Amino acid sequence: MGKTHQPERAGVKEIARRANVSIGTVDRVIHNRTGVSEKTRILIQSIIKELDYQPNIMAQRLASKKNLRFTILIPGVSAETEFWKAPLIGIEKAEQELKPYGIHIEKYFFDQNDRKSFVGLTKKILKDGSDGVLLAPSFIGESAEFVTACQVAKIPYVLINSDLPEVDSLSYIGPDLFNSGYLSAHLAGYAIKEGKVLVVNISKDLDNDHHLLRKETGFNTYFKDKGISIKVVRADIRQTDDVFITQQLSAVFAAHPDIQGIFVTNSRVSAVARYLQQAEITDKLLIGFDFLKDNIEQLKKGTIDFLICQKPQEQGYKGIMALYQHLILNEVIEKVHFMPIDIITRENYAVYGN
Amino acid sequence: MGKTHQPERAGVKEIARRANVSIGTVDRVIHNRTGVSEKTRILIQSIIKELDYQPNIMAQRLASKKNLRFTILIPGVSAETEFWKAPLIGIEKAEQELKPYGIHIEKYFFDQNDRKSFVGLTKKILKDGSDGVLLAPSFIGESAEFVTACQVAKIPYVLINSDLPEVDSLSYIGPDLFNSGYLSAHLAGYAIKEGKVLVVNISKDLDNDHHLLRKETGFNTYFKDKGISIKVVRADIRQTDDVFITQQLSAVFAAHPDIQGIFVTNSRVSAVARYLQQAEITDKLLIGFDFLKDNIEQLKKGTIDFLICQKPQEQGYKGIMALYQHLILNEVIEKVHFMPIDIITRENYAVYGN
DNA sequence: TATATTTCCGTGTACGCACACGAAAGCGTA
DNA sequence: TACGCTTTCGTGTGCGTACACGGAAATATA
Repeated sequence: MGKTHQPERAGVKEIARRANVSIGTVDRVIHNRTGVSEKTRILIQSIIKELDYQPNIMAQRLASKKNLRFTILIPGVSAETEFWKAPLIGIEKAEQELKPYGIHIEKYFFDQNDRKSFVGLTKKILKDGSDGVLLAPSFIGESAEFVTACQVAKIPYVLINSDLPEVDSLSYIGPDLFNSGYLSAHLAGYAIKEGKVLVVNISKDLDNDHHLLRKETGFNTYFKDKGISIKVVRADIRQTDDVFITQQLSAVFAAHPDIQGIFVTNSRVSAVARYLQQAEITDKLLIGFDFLKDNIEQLKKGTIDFLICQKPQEQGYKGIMALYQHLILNEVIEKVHFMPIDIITRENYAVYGN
Repeated sequence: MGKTHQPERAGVKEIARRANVSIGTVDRVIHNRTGVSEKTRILIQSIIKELDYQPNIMAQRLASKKNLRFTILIPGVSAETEFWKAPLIGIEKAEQELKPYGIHIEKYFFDQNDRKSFVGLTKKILKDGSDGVLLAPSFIGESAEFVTACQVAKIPYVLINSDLPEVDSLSYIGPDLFNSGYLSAHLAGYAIKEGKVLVVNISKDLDNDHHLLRKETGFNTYFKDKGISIKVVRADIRQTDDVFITQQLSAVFAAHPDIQGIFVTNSRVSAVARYLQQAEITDKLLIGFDFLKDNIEQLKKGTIDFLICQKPQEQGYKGIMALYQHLILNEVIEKVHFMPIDIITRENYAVYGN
């Protein structure tokens, strides 16, 4: 049992035999190198096509000592940017898988509050060279410049988490922001039949955070589309510490006592949850983003009702894999890859990501 | 760029050098074959551990011509059992990936309404032999017998979609039924604040469908846990044609005009949706299971509000991969692998499975 | 015609491992 | 001592491919 013979895929040897040449010549054709007459080249190519020859990945990787260097440039992980822990884990998973294929990953982390740190690293990457880049283009202008330089240097690059308009990236892998907001509104619509809904944006650099805006637009559009009479109140909070947030929210709730639910447009939802808890406000629907430790804590307690999550780990994983598939396997990569929009509740968070 | 040398993982050669033996001897130790003195065996093993030696998968697979035959036994796909299309796709994806590693999959499909077809196929599998089995144990008794026989024949097996109590499977990969019901109740609880909720079981073989019961239990438990005063009405429908379903539901709605929402415990939710549509009943919350074509149609229309889905494709994929990891990579497989519980709505179905 | 240059192609080795084969050493027996 | 058997281990070959090297033939140059 279990000794059946493989369906005898033909290899270079067989091709060489049929073409009456040596395997060396076949090899030259396969890697379209020079040194083969046009006649034999065409002959061999036709045989390759006829036999539907596919190289043995094993032997190929074994024999070639070609190593590739991928480079990633994403925000560093801090309390402020815990989100980026997940993509990094995905990247490291891909790294593990691809290590035996001779692929190495150089990791650079920039400070999301410091454009210069970003630019400095892009310069370094261009100087050192790279075979493929994975980029989180937080700073739009600077990122555009960088990818243009990559283009010139013929380095393929993949964007994750945010897209860059009108650039020729190998692929964009990230969230569908609009729909995640739209979906949140749909969920809110089930629980809230009257009164108001509060949309909360919490960010130090609010004006540059197109993420939040897209989600908010999606959220508002739902109510517009459905002709629902719920009023949407908005609160922009430009500091991320609990004290400031508490202060701002108190004011909003004082002004709008009939708020029935809250939609936080990013992962800072746990701060809002803490406010509600401390202010002993219960029975308010609370929806926010991202599978972070604090958020899950509040989800378990029931303070947060729904977390919308877009598989941040897979963003990193798939980003690296896209480079691999393009550069090693010569596969065609889809230009835009939206991540699924996952709804996390108390009941399913434990199996999320299984 | 891109020609850096691999971090020089040590191979058999290096181990042999350090142990002052030939690679042949090292090889014997690695595959714990006979023909090595106890002394050198221990020496070599210690060096292996010290160097954290990991064989080069490429070279390993290349040099060994060992082929494996996996066998799957799952329900055939029909209009009645469209669900099983997805696991099969996952299995075929795994098959594609593993083909270059010399793994072949023999596929057997039984009729879910015919115990004999199942038993017949199990006999055939045992007669033909196999290196690993993937089983959907729809018929509990017969499946238990089969896996016992596998045990005796030392064939590892993986169960998908339903578990079998007290058997020594390599792994169970499938849904967490109870929590999917519990989650559904939670969702229903948002929209329904008074009146009744209807639980609908639709199955020809209802008494043997432990799936439905588990989900229903989860559903009921939620309301019990939360002390919610919503009353749960139950309808068991033992025929699957639309006419019969319509008839039964009409009776239920006549008896309970204050039903606010419906929970269908399996994928037949689209039939209920069609009933609601035809009876022009709107504004009833409708929750059901599975990413099937008909269900998605109704989801798009808004008749169905939520579909609970447990990545059926991945169940097949991961099942095969578990066999591979166990037999080829000698990895340890987790005994129970619950699939994530996904919530599908109009907004996110399009990106589901990305 | 002899020699240099180019074009084309075959040979050999290496990649890391599996495994068959046979050599050498140790042991006992006649 | 001679012989055979067992235990222990080294050598060699092959898996399918990549690539360096060098040889032969074709062409150009003197």
